[in-house]
Amino acid sequence: MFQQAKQNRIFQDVINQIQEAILKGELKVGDKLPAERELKEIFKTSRGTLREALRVLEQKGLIAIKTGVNGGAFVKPVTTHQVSESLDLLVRYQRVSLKDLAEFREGVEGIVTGLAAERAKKEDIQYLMNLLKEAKIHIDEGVSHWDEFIRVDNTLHMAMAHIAGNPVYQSVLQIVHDNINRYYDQFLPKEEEIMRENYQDLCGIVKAVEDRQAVKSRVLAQDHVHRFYRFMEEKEKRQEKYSP
Amino acid sequence: MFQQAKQNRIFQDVINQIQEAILKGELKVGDKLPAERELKEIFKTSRGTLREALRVLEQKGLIAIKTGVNGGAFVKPVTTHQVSESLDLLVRYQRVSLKDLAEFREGVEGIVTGLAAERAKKEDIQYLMNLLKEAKIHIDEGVSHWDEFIRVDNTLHMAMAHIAGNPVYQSVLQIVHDNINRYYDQFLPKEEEIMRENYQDLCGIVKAVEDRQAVKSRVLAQDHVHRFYRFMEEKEKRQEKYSP
DNA sequence: ATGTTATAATGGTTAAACAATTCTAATAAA
DNA sequence: TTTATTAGAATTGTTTAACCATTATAACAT
Repeated sequence: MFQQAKQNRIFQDVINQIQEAILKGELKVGDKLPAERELKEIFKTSRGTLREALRVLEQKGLIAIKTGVNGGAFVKPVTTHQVSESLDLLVRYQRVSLKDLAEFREGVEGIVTGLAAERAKKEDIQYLMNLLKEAKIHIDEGVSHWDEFIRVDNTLHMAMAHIAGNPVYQSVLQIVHDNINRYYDQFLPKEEEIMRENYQDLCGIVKAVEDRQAVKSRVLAQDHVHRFYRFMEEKEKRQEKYSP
Repeated sequence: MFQQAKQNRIFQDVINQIQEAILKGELKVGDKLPAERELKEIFKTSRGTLREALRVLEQKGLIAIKTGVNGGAFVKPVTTHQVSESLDLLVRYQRVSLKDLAEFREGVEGIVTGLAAERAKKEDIQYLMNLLKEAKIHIDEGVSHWDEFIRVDNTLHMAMAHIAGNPVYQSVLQIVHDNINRYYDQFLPKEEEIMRENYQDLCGIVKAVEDRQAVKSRVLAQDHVHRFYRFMEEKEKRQEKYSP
């Protein structure tokens, strides 16, 4: 019920103060914090304690530290990187499975594509068309262009999130992609047939978005993601069967 | 294309070594690392540098540090907490709007409730029923039990995520709730009428889940969340109008 | 102009000590 | 005997002061 009341550790207090200053905007992206030897005076603490605080802020992705003249701690723009890293840790610690991640992606990708269908402007559709053209080129090159095809596929999905225009969806989808791509390398069989099928999926999705068919877009996007997951699941089983 | 090659910082090497030992299972949950003064000898470094490494590992959620006799650094079970914290930071840093957050919640809540409808067991339904009973009690007490009602509402939504059985959805929804509750206090008008309407929503949702109607569950849950958002939006406008 | 070097500012590391916390066991009191 | 108190030791938390490593800049040389 109650939280531990004490706040004994000095470095934690320093972390809190600097973090709040950044979140409140008192320290803006690119701003340089005072040098360690100055901060030490400001917080009335020792350099060691201060450095423990800076290490944590660096780990949180709030600051970057450079050595040398004109070096120091600089406020960083916050990105999805830290979330991805902690999610990666969860996956590697086996607290989150491929199945969980793929199911989550399926849901989010569906919503995002549905929203994109409602909100796409002419130039958005044009951009999607161009991505499809690019994908087609890679398919015609065969499996040697597998990686490029996957890259275009990802770009297209992220474009949907951008069209949907909600930064929360954009960030979350970015994080899921970053993490799930590691599985692709491991489990997704690199076959031309799969490239072609997925290209057909993408064409259908873009068509539905163009026609402003939100529900159809959502369902197609979900099926598309789900198919990727099934391929991986099958390959995983084959690998277990033949090389245990 | 290429990553920076150098690896100058000693503390980073210490972090990597300990983290790998934990992820490989060489250090198991609950295990105690050697005392700082021993680790210092093992890694042939100074205590200050070593402590910077321990601070980062603590921040990552991999270890917990206790003072006193029998204290030290203990390997922690990895939870979704770190993902939540970093995602929370991302949301706060980007100053995500209420609209974006509410829209995201609408989508996720819909999916989760749909999945719950497909997967709920008898005892899950029973638990949801009990929550509804509890909510009813608070409603009959009127707006004085507003906070308790909101708490039950949140519990019910989190229960859906639990029933859906996917830890990713659970974490994400938890974070959204934590963040959106800040807005509730500020913008949601505390009226008995709203309590009653939302109670009716919840009853409808639980009924749909009980009947295994996934699509209906999803739509009802989305509408429910959307109504909350509309209330807040209206109050926000009124506040702008009368006290600018 | 261009290349080299010295300088100084800054983070990175080390060492040794003392403070604060907390478990354990010895001791005292009931 | 049981319970309360106290002393001790192990451990993290903090401080201080010095030195090392990196790097931008300015002075200097070519």
